[in-house]
Amino acid sequence: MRIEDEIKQPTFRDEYQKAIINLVYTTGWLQLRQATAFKTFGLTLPQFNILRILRGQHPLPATVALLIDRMLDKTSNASRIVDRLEEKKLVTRTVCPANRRAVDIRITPAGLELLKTIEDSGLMEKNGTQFLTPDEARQLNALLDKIRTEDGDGATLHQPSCE
Amino acid sequence: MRIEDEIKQPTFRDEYQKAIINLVYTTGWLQLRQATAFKTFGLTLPQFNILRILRGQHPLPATVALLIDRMLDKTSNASRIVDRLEEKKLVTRTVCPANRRAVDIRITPAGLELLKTIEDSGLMEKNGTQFLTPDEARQLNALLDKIRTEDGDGATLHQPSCE
DNA sequence: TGCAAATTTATGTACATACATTTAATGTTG
DNA sequence: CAACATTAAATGTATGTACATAAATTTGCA
Repeated sequence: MRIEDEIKQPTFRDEYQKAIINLVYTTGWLQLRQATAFKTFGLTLPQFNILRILRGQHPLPATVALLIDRMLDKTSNASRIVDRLEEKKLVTRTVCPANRRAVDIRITPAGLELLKTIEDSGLMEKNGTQFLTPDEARQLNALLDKIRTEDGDGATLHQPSCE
Repeated sequence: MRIEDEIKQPTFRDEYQKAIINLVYTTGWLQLRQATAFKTFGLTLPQFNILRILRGQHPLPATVALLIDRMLDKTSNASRIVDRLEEKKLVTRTVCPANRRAVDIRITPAGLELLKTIEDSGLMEKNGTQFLTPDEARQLNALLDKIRTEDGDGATLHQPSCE
């Protein structure tokens, strides 16, 4: 369904403004669907992502600093997400012996098992991108990368400078 | 910069998984930049969006139900966003005389002036899409619309059914 | 009319985000 | 070594999201 119909706004200033709205709306749509699915396993999306980072380290521990470095959203509060996972016995927290400022965080067997259950459920594949061809997925990746162009100074602009 | 480098993950299962991560990451990147800019005007993104809907209605009032209908995120809590705008004297709330269950919400002159100040600042145009050509913006819109295909039953899939 | 159902908004709770501040441990330097 | 800076994590506060529930009003129908 076209974004115009989804949000009942028949016209946009231009394709650029429409693209912004469409990005925010589509990502929200996608995350809502994923969050709903994860809820049946008692996890939120950030909790799931932290759990996967911890499995990537397993059997080595991770520190909060490492989690922040690997997280998609750097500004979120890893400490409190780990709190929730610890309450559910999916991770453990122990003071790092080598540096008592740091905390070693490890995924538990229960955590590993939960990840496997979720991944075996096929939940992760139902995310909307299955409606794209492989070439379209590549195009989408290229366009998104281009949006995040850093504009230190005058990178090639395609919008008229007057508005 | 490629998403692989942004999040320091050299490989993905496939272009589909990469596209999902890229969507979430790029939208977060975009919203963080926009939110930071709006903060200099004392507004959050949801507050700004509500304010624009109210201007669209002006001088007629809107109800909370209308705001929810027009909002990008239907499940967020319009009541409390209006609370914040009311505290800042950017909107008014009065019980609707015709239906005392409903509440008439109106943008104030200060609210209209703030919107104009923000829009005149050119803040809204610096959102990343200026690095796309008009044709690329159109492509992006088409791809995003395709992701939100409703799969009542077997819409055309492009991923192998086995995994 | 009278009472149940529906509607409209507000409130409560759990979690997350964004950012400032605090606490504790470690490094550094005079 | 003592004073100060730096680092790592936790905590505090304001806001927003997601969802359940409450409160007030209106509607509809027996």
